Amino acid sequence: MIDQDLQAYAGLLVSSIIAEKYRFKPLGCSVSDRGLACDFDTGGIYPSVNELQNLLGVIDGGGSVTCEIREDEYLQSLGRPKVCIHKNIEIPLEGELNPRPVKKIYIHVINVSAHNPGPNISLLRVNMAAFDSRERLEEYLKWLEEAEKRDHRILGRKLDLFSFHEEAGAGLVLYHPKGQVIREELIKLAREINDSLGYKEVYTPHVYRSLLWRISGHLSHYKDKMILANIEGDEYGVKPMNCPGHILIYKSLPRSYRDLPLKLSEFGTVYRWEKRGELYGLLRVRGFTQDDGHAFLREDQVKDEVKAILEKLLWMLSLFGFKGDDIKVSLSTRPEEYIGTIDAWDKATEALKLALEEIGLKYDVKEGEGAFYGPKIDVDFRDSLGRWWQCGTIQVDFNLPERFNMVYTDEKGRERRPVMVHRALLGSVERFMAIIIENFSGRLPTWLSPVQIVIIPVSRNLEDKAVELAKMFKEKDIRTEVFSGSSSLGKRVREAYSQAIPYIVVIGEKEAEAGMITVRARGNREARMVKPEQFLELLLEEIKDRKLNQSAIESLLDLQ
RNA sequence: GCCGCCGUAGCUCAGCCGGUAGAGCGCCGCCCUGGUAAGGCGGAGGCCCCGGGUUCAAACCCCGGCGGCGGCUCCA
Repeated sequence: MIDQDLQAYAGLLVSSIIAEKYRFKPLGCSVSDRGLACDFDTGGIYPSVNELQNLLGVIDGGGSVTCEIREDEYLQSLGRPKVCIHKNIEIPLEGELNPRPVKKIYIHVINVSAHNPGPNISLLRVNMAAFDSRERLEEYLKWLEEAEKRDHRILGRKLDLFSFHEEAGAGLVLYHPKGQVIREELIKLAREINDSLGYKEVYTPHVYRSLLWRISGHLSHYKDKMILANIEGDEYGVKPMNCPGHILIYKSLPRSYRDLPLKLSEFGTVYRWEKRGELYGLLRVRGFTQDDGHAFLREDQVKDEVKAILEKLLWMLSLFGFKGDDIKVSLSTRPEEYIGTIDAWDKATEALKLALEEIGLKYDVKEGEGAFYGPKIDVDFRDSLGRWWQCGTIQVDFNLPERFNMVYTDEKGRERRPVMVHRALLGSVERFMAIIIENFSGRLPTWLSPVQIVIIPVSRNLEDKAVELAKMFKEKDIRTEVFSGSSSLGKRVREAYSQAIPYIVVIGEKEAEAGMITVRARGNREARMVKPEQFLELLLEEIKDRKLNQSAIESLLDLQ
């Protein structure tokens, strides 16, 4: 959708115009799949989006911030420029260009922001997207609109899932009953996987003495993100991570090589004091729940553990439709600053590589991008709007076993240090939830839907019948609601659709007489005169298998 | 944290140059007793984010907070 060369041309034009008008020094432009960003050294002056729109062209009648820039002669003679000199202003340009004639460029100014890479440098960044036709521009504006409709913050309110409150504090989520259903379903899934991998679930405190955080190193490396309190002369800190707690459990008993691997998991809610401007809906909060787990292993056990986790992680993502080209796996290796021995790093990295290769996964190696305490594997996936996300992670850790002086006794009675693997499948339940809400536009698969079916009696005297039907579904743990009341049938159907309910069961005189129901699903699909028991059975199967599609309605339609 | 923008009914928003507030949807009630994506009529609902200042008078102007949005940096 975003044309790289075109963006680069637009960068030249915009840079020259802004530089000339404000006497800003252009610092270069960069082009990404999200559009174009041009930086300027401004000396502390910041024009508004409005000012720039006015400067760059005519504002569209429809309220969109678009403008047209006409081709300039100097552009034609550029060749493959790295730097453009226009009216004595030097404009460096990143990336390669394939020049070609451009008649008009349509630019959408997204935003103007400041960027402070250092204490004495303040630069202005103008974010834009450029198009070669009005149609493309309008397409893009529509995509923006579509993305906004899927915004989990908006859907979260509309579907009554969660809320934030000024008096509660920024970045702190309150889950409503329906949001909690989704949360619980995600946790249930992760719990099943953890069980199958041999993880034993634990529960640990939310607050520890700072002594613990000193041992773990958080107090020196992570202090500015921690919530600390002095109570009766002793300092306590709210946990930003679950690992120290799990390590204490490991250390509560002497461990032998026979005890390993020891695997502990926890749905632990952690708190990290993120900076104000970093908060963003459920995607970036100050309190969140991790589907955390730690495996304490002998060195020779790392590969098999990582392999098992990876396989389950990929399976889990496929449940949501993330698979194939929409998955990207990467291995991050030893950075310049690291702890532990090179030998240990090499062994661990080799184990991760082998795990990846034995599964037959393609992966990128990110040289030097590992954490200081160990190498890691990240699994990224792409959602239905084409955005990449990283949730699942598997990290080897040499640091904490050392800091906590963790040991086990090997077969010869010697003390050995275990290797620790941190892993999460969903990552943060909150973030994962936000991603799938946007991915599915709120229309979650049936197993995840807070309300799975709504029963609508056509007339009031069928309300008892509807309640009776609801009872049958509820007894099988189908999340069911009855939409009765004085509003019209059409309105209640509409309401059910706008609440993203997967199945609408309609019961009228005709159905009641025959002991049948009408089943309506997403995409305006409807099966009339269906036996309730038959639908129930198909629905149970759809939910049990965590199907991505609405297999129940599809089977019913196939049968008709 | 930094830069810009914003905060009016449950939600989305209007309210001009200062004269103490409006719409649509939703909610509640009544009517309609219904056949598939908004049936009709009526009603209630507002510390105009908070605190201070200017003014005869502030939703509107100024200052400070809090919260939200778009970016930057960082991250699950």
